[in-house]
Amino acid sequence: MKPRTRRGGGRPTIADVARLAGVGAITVSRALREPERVSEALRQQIQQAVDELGYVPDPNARALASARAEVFGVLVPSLTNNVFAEVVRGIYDSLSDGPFRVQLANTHYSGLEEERLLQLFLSQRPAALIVSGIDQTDTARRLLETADCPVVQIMEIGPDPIDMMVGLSHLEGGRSATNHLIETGCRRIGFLGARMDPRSQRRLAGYTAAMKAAGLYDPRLVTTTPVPSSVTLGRDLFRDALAKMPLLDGVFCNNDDLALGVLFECHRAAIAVPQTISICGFNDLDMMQVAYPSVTSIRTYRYEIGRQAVSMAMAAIGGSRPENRVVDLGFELRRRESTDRQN
Amino acid sequence: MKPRTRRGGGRPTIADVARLAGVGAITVSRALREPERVSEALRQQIQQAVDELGYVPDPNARALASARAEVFGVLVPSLTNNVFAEVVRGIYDSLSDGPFRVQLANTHYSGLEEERLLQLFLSQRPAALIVSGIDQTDTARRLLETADCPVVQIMEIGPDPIDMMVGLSHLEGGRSATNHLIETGCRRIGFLGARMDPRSQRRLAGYTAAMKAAGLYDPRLVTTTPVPSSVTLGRDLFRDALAKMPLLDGVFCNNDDLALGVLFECHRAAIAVPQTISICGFNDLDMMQVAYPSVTSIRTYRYEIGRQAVSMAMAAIGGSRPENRVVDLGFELRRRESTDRQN
DNA sequence: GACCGAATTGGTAGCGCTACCATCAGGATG
DNA sequence: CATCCTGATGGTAGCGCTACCAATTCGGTC
Repeated sequence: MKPRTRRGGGRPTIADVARLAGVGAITVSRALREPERVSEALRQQIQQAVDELGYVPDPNARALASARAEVFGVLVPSLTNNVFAEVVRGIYDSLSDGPFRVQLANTHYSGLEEERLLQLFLSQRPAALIVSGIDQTDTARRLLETADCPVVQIMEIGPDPIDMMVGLSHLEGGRSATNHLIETGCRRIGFLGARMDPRSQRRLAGYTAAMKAAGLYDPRLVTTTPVPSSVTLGRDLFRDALAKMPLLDGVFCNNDDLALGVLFECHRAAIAVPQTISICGFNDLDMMQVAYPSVTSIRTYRYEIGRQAVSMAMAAIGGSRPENRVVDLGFELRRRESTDRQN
Repeated sequence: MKPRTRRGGGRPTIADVARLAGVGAITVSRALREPERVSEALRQQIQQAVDELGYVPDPNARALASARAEVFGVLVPSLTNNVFAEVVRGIYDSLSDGPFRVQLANTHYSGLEEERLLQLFLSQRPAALIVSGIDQTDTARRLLETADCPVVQIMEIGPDPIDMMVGLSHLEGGRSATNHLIETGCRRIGFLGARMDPRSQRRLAGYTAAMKAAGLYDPRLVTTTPVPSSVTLGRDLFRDALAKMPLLDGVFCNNDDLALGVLFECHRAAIAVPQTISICGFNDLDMMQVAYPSVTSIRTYRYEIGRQAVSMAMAAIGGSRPENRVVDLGFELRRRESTDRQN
């Protein structure tokens, strides 16, 4: 049995290229990875051989030999949540030119799942890790701290980065939204929250802080559920909230899906927006500006978070960790018709 | 310099486990991959050693040695499109228990990009490939035909599968939606289409067929753009369509984002829905049933497509290719208020 | 003109794992 | 009791690539 056909599909290897180009295998390897260290003449010769054979390097062999895979491990809690979808898109777009692949996994908002996946990722010796949030379990944190690759925590910022961070303060976002509602004259402002993951919790904390500061806080104004967010759920939570507090004059929603559900329910129940009830969302999805009435929301920069995370990780891989290990991309209140009451 | 610390982070290897358990390395390998081929006693002994050392197999070494990576390659044209996000979620959910990883990439609706990514994926010798649509370029098709792994084309079904297929007929979906509008009394039914990828094209073809069959077809009723879909774009396309054909009495939208944009614009312009204009979308996102008025749409089974694709690929990996290589998951017209006119 | 450093190229020895074959016991078969 | 199987275990030789260390060349230096 010929050794060459023993395994594999007979795809060309680096040795085939080397033979055809009349050079050593290691020179081919260098020509592909560090072209500047190979003379112009050989480089062309090798490139020609590569093209002729249709050679594509085997990433597995490469990873094994170099003890380092050209992979970015990315952990997000949800794949369908629009917010994370955009972050992920930012990451993919930033990485698609270079040699790096993306290894994406879904933690389903579970710390244990995150630990398991981290273990799995680490076994690949990734070039960098991007994880969501700042509330890793102790075990996960230890794994990340001892991982010998850059780590970027995304979505949120906080005081104690494992390595690097990029995101925004959800507490301040929640506070801003609530203050805006207060300033436009709302007094009985409900909070609607779904899923109640750590970021939702902090938005709620921002709401609570603002309400207390204004002397308007009442726990009965808060309606939350661990159920995943959806437009349907927004409607249902709003109905619950109204049942508890019929005199609500404003609603701050955890996210835009809920806000949209509230808006539709207001239409259905003939509740005037913003005159009777003002609505403020969070994230500022595209649809909010088109909605009727258009919906005030807190703009967040999801796509940019993805890009920034990659760019920071790349810098660290290149040996120059950015001096600012924590990047606050901020947010912006977008005022629209749903809170435009002339009080 | 000790050979052991020369590279790698000193993570335990299969040899370490073998030594601790007092067995051969190959037996450890077998105990992990085919437990039934190892005696009960050794299996426990090995498991104990694995736990004690915290051993995690190196997938790269595994892939190199076995000429087969435990990876599903998945190609989708968009990561933010809700529809693909759900398919991807279905795929991840189906695969998260087993040993397989997912390698996801974004073709950005480009055939060339798809070819490039396919080449990249193939270099990893994946266990299976899942690709979107049935309109691969000739080169891509050849690559897939000669790939020695199962291939599943998803989203659409057609006459000539590369290997396996799971999806629905977008032409029939478009026809159904249009016929429904006709049956409820609409005569001047506009078609609004964004992106106009192959699936959108076929929905348009279904629309065209239905309109012609009813003697209602007029090319001026069709408004399309290559621009990616969004709610905002739905509003804009609708305005264009109305400018061309002020007497429109129904709209079939390429997808639900557009339909939502139309709905909002109708509110803003005080156009009665469904009395003056009926609206039908495509995909039946959650929000359609909550919208006011609720919006008729063609329900598609995205999550199920993802699950089914994995299940078919798994069967093929296991050696038993399903007898039905093409699975039609169909669609369902969900009638709602936006087309509920008593004509 | 011997010597030195930088630039370029190549050989060797693995990376951690598994395919392939060999080995060995223990039972069934004649 | 020799033979043949069957099932469990191990040894050897790579998988395709790169880290590490030569080896070689070539100009420049003293």
